[in-house]
Amino acid sequence: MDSSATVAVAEDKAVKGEKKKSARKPGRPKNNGKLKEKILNAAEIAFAEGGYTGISVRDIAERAGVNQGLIRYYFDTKEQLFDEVYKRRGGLLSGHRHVLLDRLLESGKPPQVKDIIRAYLQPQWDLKHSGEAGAAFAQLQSRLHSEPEEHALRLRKEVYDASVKRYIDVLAQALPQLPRRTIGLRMSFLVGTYMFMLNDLGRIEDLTEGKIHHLSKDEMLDNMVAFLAAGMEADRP
Amino acid sequence: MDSSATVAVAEDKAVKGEKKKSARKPGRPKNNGKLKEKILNAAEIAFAEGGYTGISVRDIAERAGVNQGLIRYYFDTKEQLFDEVYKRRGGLLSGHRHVLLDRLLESGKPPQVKDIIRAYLQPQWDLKHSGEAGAAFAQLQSRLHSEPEEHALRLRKEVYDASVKRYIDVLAQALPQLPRRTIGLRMSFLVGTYMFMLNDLGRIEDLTEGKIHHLSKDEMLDNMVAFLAAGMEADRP
DNA sequence: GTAATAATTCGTCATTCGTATAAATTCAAG
DNA sequence: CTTGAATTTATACGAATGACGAATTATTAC
Repeated sequence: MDSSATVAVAEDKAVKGEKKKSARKPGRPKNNGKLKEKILNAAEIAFAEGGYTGISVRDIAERAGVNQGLIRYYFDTKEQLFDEVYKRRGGLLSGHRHVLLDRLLESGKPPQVKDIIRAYLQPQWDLKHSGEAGAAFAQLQSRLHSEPEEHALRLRKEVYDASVKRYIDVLAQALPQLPRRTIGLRMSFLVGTYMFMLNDLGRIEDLTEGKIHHLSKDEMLDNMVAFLAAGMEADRP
Repeated sequence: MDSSATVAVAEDKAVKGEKKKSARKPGRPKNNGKLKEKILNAAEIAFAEGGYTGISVRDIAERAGVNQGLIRYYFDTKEQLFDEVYKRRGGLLSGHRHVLLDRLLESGKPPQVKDIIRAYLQPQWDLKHSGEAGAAFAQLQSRLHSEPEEHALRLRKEVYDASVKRYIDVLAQALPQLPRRTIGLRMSFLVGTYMFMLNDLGRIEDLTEGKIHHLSKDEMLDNMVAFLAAGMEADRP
C-alpha cells in the first residue's frame, strides 16, 4: 500500500517486457521494507489454508511479494518459518490467557467455573474475530491440533502447556469434589470443542439448517461457555 | 505372505541386479491378489499419518507392495483414491449409527440424553479401538474435520449429515425445553470434543501428568458421555 | 574513503510429484 | 484355439518443490 510509485514503474517495465515482474531490484533497499513481517503474515494465511505440506515456499514468497530466497535468508528452512509463524501469535495468546486468569484471581472472591472457562476461551475467540490474520491463526491452530506428527505435538506443548496447567489448577480449586485427573481430562474435552469451533462454522450452518446464522460472536461464546461449564461441573460417571 | 517362492526368485535377481525389486511380474496374476483392498488399506494408514498433501502416490504404492500404475488403474487420481478410502469406512460408520438409534427408539420408553449421546459415539469409539486400521480412520476423520477446503466439507457432509440430523431430532424430543437450533449448535460442540478425543491421547497424557494412563477404553467413553450429556442438558446461557 | 555487513533478487540443481502410456501376462467367451 | 478384456509392472514426462550459491546494492564501522 505504501510504495505505489515503485510498483507503478515496475508495471511499466512489465508491460514492455514479458512475464513476471519483481517490485524490487537486488541489493539492500533504501527504505527498509519490513519484509520479514510481510513474509510471516503471508505464511500465516497460506499455512492456514493449505497446511504445512499443502503450501510451497514459492507460494508464500509470491503472496508476500518477495523473492523466494529471502525466505531462506530470514528463516533458513520451511519448517523454521512455520514454527515462527506459530510461536509468534501463540506466545501472545498464551500470555493473554495468563493475564486474564491473574485478573480473575486478584478479584478477591473465588472465581466461578464459568468465569474460568470464559477467561480461557476469550483471547483466542477475540483473536479469531479480529480480522483475516486472526482467523487464519485460528484455522492454523485447529489444523495443528489434529496433526499427529511428533513435531506438531512438541510445538503445541511448548506454546500452551504452562497456561493450560494453571487453568486446571484453578478449576480444581473451584471443583473440590472432583479428582484432579478428571478435571484434566475434561479440560481436554473443552479444548476439543473450542478448537472445532475455531474453524467449523460452515458445518454448523449445515447442521442447524441456517438457524445459527444470526448468532453473534458474543452469543456464540456464551453458548460455548454454558455448555462447557455444565460439562465441567457434571457428576462423575 | 503367499507367493514366497516367486519372491525368493525375485530376490535372487535383486542381489545379482542392483536396487528395488517388485514382488510380481507384469500381467494378470494367477491367483487374484485382491490388491485393490490392499491399496485402500495402505492408503488409509498413510493418509492418516501424513494427510492428503503429505503423502505421495508412490509412498502408498510402496506401502501396499504394488506398482504405482495400479493405483491409477483402480482409482484414476489421488483424489479419488482418498475419497474411496474415506467413504468406505465412513459409510459403515454412519450405518452403524442409524442402527443403534433405531434400537434405542424401538425399546419403547423415551431414550435419555446420555443414551442418545452414547449411541452416537459408540460406533467410532469401537472402531478406533479395533486395531490399526480403525485407529487410522479415526485419525483421518479428525484431520478432515479441521480441513477448510471445499472438497473436504462436501465429503463430510455427504457421509455424515443424514445420521447427525436424525440424532438432533431425537435429542430435540428428549429436550423439549431447548430450541432446536440450540441442540444443533450443541451437537457440533459434541462433535468437536469427540473428534479431538479420537486423535489426541498424547496430549491428554501431558495435561494430566500421566494420571489418565490407566483409563480404559470404556471408562474414557463413560467420561465423555457424562461431560457431553451435562453440556447438552445445560440451561440456556 | 574503505571494508565489513545486511538485505535483497536471480538463476540453478537434484529430487519428487501426479499423471500418462506401453508392454506383459492371465482369464473368460466364442 | 482365438480373441478380447482384465490386471499387473515398467518406463517416461513435464511440472513443481525445497534448497542453495552467487551477484547486487545499501548501510554501518572504522
